[in-house]
This record gives sequence, structure tokens and C-alpha cells, in this order.
Amino acid sequence: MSERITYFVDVILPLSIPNTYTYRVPFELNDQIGVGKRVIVPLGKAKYYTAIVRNVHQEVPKNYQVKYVEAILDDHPIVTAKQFQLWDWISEYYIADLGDVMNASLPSNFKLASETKLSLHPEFDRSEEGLSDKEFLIVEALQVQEELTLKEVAEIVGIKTIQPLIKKLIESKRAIVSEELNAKYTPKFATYIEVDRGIQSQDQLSEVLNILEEQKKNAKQVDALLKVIELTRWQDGKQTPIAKKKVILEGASDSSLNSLAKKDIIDIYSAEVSRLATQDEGVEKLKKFSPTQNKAFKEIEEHFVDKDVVLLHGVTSSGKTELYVKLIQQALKNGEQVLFLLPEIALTAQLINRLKKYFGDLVGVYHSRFNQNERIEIWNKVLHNDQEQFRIILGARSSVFLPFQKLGLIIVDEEHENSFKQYDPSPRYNGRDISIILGHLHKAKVLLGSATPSIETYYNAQEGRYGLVEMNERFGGVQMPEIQCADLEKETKQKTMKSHFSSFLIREMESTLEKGQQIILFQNRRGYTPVWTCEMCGWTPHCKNCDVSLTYHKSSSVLKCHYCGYYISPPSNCGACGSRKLKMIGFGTEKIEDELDIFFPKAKLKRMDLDTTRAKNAYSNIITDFENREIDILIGTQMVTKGLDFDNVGLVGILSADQLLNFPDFRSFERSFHLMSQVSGRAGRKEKRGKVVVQTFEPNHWIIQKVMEHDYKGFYTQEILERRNFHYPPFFRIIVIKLKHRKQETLEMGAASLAKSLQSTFKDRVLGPEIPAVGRVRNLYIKHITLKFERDASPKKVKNIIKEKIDVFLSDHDYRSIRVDLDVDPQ
DNA sequence: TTAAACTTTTAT
DNA sequence: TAAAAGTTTAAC
Repeated sequence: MSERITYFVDVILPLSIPNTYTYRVPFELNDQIGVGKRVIVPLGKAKYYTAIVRNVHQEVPKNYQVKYVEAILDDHPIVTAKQFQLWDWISEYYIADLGDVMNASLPSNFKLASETKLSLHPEFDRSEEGLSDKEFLIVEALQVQEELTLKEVAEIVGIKTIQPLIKKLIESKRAIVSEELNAKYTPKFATYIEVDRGIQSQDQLSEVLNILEEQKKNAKQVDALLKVIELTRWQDGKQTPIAKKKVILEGASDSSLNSLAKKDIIDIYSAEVSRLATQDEGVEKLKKFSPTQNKAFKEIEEHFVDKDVVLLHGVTSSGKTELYVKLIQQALKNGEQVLFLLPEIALTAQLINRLKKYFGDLVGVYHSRFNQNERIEIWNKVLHNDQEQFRIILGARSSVFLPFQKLGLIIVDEEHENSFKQYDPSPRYNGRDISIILGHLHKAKVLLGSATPSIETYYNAQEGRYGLVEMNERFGGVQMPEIQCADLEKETKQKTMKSHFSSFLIREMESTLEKGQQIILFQNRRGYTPVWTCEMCGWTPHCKNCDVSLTYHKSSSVLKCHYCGYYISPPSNCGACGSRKLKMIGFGTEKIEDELDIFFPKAKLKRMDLDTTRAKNAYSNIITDFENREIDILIGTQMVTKGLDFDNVGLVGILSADQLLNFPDFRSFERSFHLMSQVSGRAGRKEKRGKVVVQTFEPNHWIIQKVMEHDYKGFYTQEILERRNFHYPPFFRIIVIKLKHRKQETLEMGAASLAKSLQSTFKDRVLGPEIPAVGRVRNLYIKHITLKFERDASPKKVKNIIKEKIDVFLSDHDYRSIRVDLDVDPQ
């Protein structure tokens, strides 16, 4: 046995705590302790948490009494050294606590936490003497149900502060509490059947059957055995076990199978199975590249010789996916793992199936719709570098946290999408940017793909930091769609508008429908929210917790707040002047649907937005219906712009470009260009040239002109100038400090004071404090301070100063209750 | 006065 | 994250 060395471990707790905590390892666990393993540790008076070992050492901590590690959960590390490096980087760059990074990384079922349960004291004599009403209620409930969680106790007595009550019950020896630690991940088991190894030859089997058949009462067992034999597959003298469930489904009875097992004719046993659906191997072969694709592929390979990151700028349907497939094939051949990142909304069944056709089970999908147990299985497969499954991870931003062993290639498709950025909770990371760091750690190559690259990425490519490969032609020579504007100002003057539809758009829609083609209408949610308003004085009902007006939801007929979920039924008279004349203004997708029903009574309409796709299969049902041409007009938000390939779309309509353009932030032009170009890309496939109609009051706006001309470079050239002139990314880095407090006054004074302190060091790089578009959410007032730093400023130094200033600020008694959140590189 | 609600702090 | 400690509020 090893010596009695006293080890300590620094662990990361899954909490928003700035540092690691140190625990002592009991001697008997010395042999098993290790970095990257999960341990159970006590925290506070009674609670236990799952923590990750970051460090093992022998330094005795001063200043506090160390507690012991309670247990070690893993035989092998579940977090790799490279992951720790990535966590450290994220924690530093995004100014986030390590515990938050851990929470974002680990599937939550890896974490067990203790739950406090209340039960009767064994010596409690059940007398009700001296019990208060509430104590009596609890004791009574405990006589029915042995254990109660604290939540249940709170429900029974109907109050929130139950701690004093419980304390009393414990002191008077009527109840006790216990901590229960429950594992959340449980492997799934299934029962299998095999023919006993002793009787596997044809002769032996028939002999057994003959013996069985001699007795009439064995008839059922004979049937069952025949079923087993019939279902069992043999290969090279070995049998593949079959699921017992299957045999029973085929008519064999449970009891006869058990009797057969007793007679050692078959073996019944239980084995761990995967929750992840498996299907067949990849079948599709890669088609021959077009000359454009060939050229692009060669260029990518050349760039990868001396550059780690390459931007593939290819217009919609230029055949980027095939290039990805070939790159993936090469990485697989080298025995490397591949990460394929996509924005969540682009992770559609269409794309997943397409990749599965090439790679079969080698593709594993990882995103938020998977349950936590499935995520653990994927985690383990990636960790153990499984050779048969999950060589390619197709996932949303959080898949950058998987425990890759040998990552060779990262592809980030739709690189420009702002949904790669996590907004809440901390860490507010950008999946695209992290993938570049991750690539660096693994010495893997990173390919960023987009039809409309982000300004930052394109700039990096222009500067030679990234390799740049362009594909300007659509595959098969399909023409780019023809984009036209509907001039809303003109039509409004001429009174040819039909509600929110221009006569121009309606005409185009009519002729498209006549040709038997389909239509997609795009409508940005913002600015279209339907609001309940008083016709007399303009009053609208507001949320009581947030500074926003309530929006009308037709399906449930309520006025709802988007920020906190507060809702009321629509009032019948005005809250200001008492008038009974209230009506809806603005229009959402629902309203458009209604109106279209009047204009095009024969057309089949479908709406696709957050409301209609909430149900599990709703999304793919709509897609399938559209593919099968059971829908003529599809109306939707952002969702319709991503990852969908249809080949009968004759027309795409953008209902209001102005709402996009006039959004007040520095990215609004970029976002408008991306969105309009992306939606346009849905029009026209397979030989047919599609049409796009953009409704706008400003048809001469330069962004709209660039969209119409399909001129990305023109757009970039002008936009990058604006960014340089006004000190925005990529020339400057932005950090937003968000301050929140219940009291407006405290917040205002605090924000001003912090801004002043920052200004003393950073001068005019500090902007604000400003009240954001929504100045109060969930009863908290909000103020933003924006910091802009030159690209070459040391991020480390800058962040240390910011942290220090905030620490000083929060140590002020007046301001310490102000909540401070940081957003580095906000979107 | 007191119980309950609400805030802030702390944990190794 | 959750419990303890500290502070405010509402009810009588």
C-alpha cells in the first residue's frame, strides 16, 4: 500500500464562485484521486455537491479548516487537460467564474446534488402537545408520507420561509433531516436472449426440440424456442443476441422463455444499451466535384498548409456542403475527430439526414433538444474516442465543450450567425470564436463557412490572418434570384396598399401561385408585435414588472409580456381615459395569416414561428408539408431563412426591410444584409430563377441596393469604413457592463459612479451609462456602460483593471446590492 | 411585537 | 446553489 501522504485537491464547484475550493483527500482514496475526476464534497452545513478535481497537491491550506472529500465518482477522468485549458481561457476572456464555465460544459446529469428530506424523529411519541398549527400540519403529513422534501413542506404549510419551522421541529426532537444524494444518470438496460452455447449446432438443436416435443405440456416452450431460433442471426458461427422484448412481441410467452432458460436451453441476461438511436452505415458516395468546387477545395488545402483558419465564402447553393463532406472524409481517414458547428435553428433534420447519408453512425448530433442522459452517452463516446460512432459531432455552440481526444477539423457553417453567441447565463461566449481557440489547442484546422461572412471574419481574411476561398457561382449554373423592391412610400401615396401588402407584391404572388410555385414570406418579429391600444388616447397596457407593452396572443387570447411571462386578459376599457374603444395595432404573423386568407382564399397557408413550432414534431411536419407541396404560402420569422432547401419556391417576399435597417445598434446594417441575402437564397433552385420582392420605404438605401446587386464585397467595403470611423469591431473590442437594481435611484448613482471610476483610467473609451431599449425587466432597473478598446490593447490587462474597478465599486456599502454582469464581444 | 418576506453573504 | 444571517414589511 502506498505511503500515508496527505493529499489535497483544488476542485471546481458548479457555482458562481470566483476560485477553486480545496479539500483533503482521505488516505483510503489516495490511490483513486486524479485530476479530471468527479468528487462529492460537502459545502456549508449539510449540503453535498459534485465537483471536478482541477489539481492534486500537498500544500496545507491556511486560514480555514479543510473538509474531506466524501467520495470519488469516476474511475477515469471525464474532463481532459485540453478542456481545462479551454475552460481557463473562457473564464479569463469572458470574465466568467470557472463554476459557470463548468456548468455550461458538463451535461447536467453528471452532477449529483444532495436533497434535504424531512422525516419523523424515531423517538417521537406522536403527541400533539405544544405543536403550532403549521407544525401540526407537517407532522400529520409525515405520518402519511415517510419523507418530505423541503419544497413539499413549503407547499403543505403554504409559506416560503420554512427554515425556522424545521429548526423548531428538529430541536424538539419531532423530526430529523437527512441528505439524499441521487445519481441522475442511470445507464439503460435491456434483456437479451441467446441460444445456450452448448447447443449451437443444427443437430444439437433438433435433438433438444425432439426431447421437448415428447411432452405435450411443452408445446408452448417449443413454440418459443422456434421463435428464438427463427429470430437469431448467425454469422461465422457466432450469434447476435436478440432482445427479449422482440421475441415476446412475436408471440413467445415470458414464462415459457423462463422455463427454457431454466433448462439451460437458452440464456437470458441483461446488458447495457445505448439510448441513442442507431441506423445503418453511410451509403451515399460523394459526387464528382464541379470545376468551381475542385478549385475551391484545392485552395482550402493550400491555405491549410500555413494557416489554421480558412474562410469559405460561397454564395447560397454553391455546393459548400460537398466540400465539407470531403474534408471530413480526409480527417476521418487520419483517425481524427471532427466538429461541425451550426446555429441551433440551422440544425434541421434535412441537413442531419444529408450528412448521415454520407457517414451513417459516424455522425452524432448534440444540441439542446437532446435529453441529459443522451448527452452523457455522447460525451462518453467522444471522450473514449470511440471508433465506430460519433467521429463527427454535428452540433450547436455548446458542442465545443465535448471532451475531444483527437480533433482534426472544425467546421463552422453559417459563421456569421449571431446565435453562436450565448447571451444568458454567463459565460457569454461565442461558439465560433471558441472553436478557433479549440482548434488551436488541438492543432486542428478550422473552416468557417458562410454566404455572407461576418464583418469581423472577412476582415481577418483580408488582413491575411485567415485564408480566404471564394465561390461565386451557384452549383449547376443556377442564376441568383432577381430582387426587386416594392416602394411603400409610392404605394401609400397612390393608396394601392392593401393593409400591409403592396399591390406589387400581391401581383407577384398571384402569378407565382398561377405557375404552381410556392411562396415564402419573411417577417421580422420585432416591430410587428400586435399591441392592444386605446383609440381615443393611445394608451396601451404595460407589464407591471418590465418597461414594455404587453403583446396580444390570439391563440390564448391574452396580453403577454415577452420578458417575464406576466399576462392579463385584454381589458375592455382604457386604463387612462376609460374609453371602450380599444383595438389592435401592429401585426404579427398571425395577423398576416388572417389577411392572406382574405386575399388568397384558395391558397393553403402555414405559419412558422416560435408559437407554431413548439410541439415536438411541429417543425419537421411543416417542412415535410412544404416539401410535399401541401403548403402554397409559408409565412415565418428568422426560422424560414435557415438551412432549408426547397426546389419549388418561385417567390420570396420580405414584408418590411425598414424594420431591420432602423434597428438602433451598430450591427443593424450587417444583420439586415445577412438576413435579406439569406432569405433571398431560398428562392429559385434547379434551373428556375427565383424572384424576391423587398417591401421598403427606402428602396434607394445603400444596403438594399447591395442586396439587390448580390454585392457582398461592395457591402463589406462600405461597412468596414463605417466601423473604422465610428470605432466599432473589428477595429475596437466592446465590453458592455450591465447594472441592475430594484431602486432606480441607487442604480443611477451607482452607474454614474462606476462610469466615472472607469473614465479615470479609460478616458473616452467609456460610453454611458445608458438606459437600454428595455429599461426595466422583472422589477429590476437596468443601465449599461459600454467600453471600447483598440484591437491591439492587451485584453488581459484591460480585463484585470475592469475587474478591479468593479470589485472596488461593489465594496461600497451603498452599491454592493447592484448586480453587475459583463458581456464581452456582445452581439 | 412578531412572523413572514425579502436581501445579502458565505461556503474550502 | 442553498442556507444562514441580516433587514424590511405587514398585521395585529
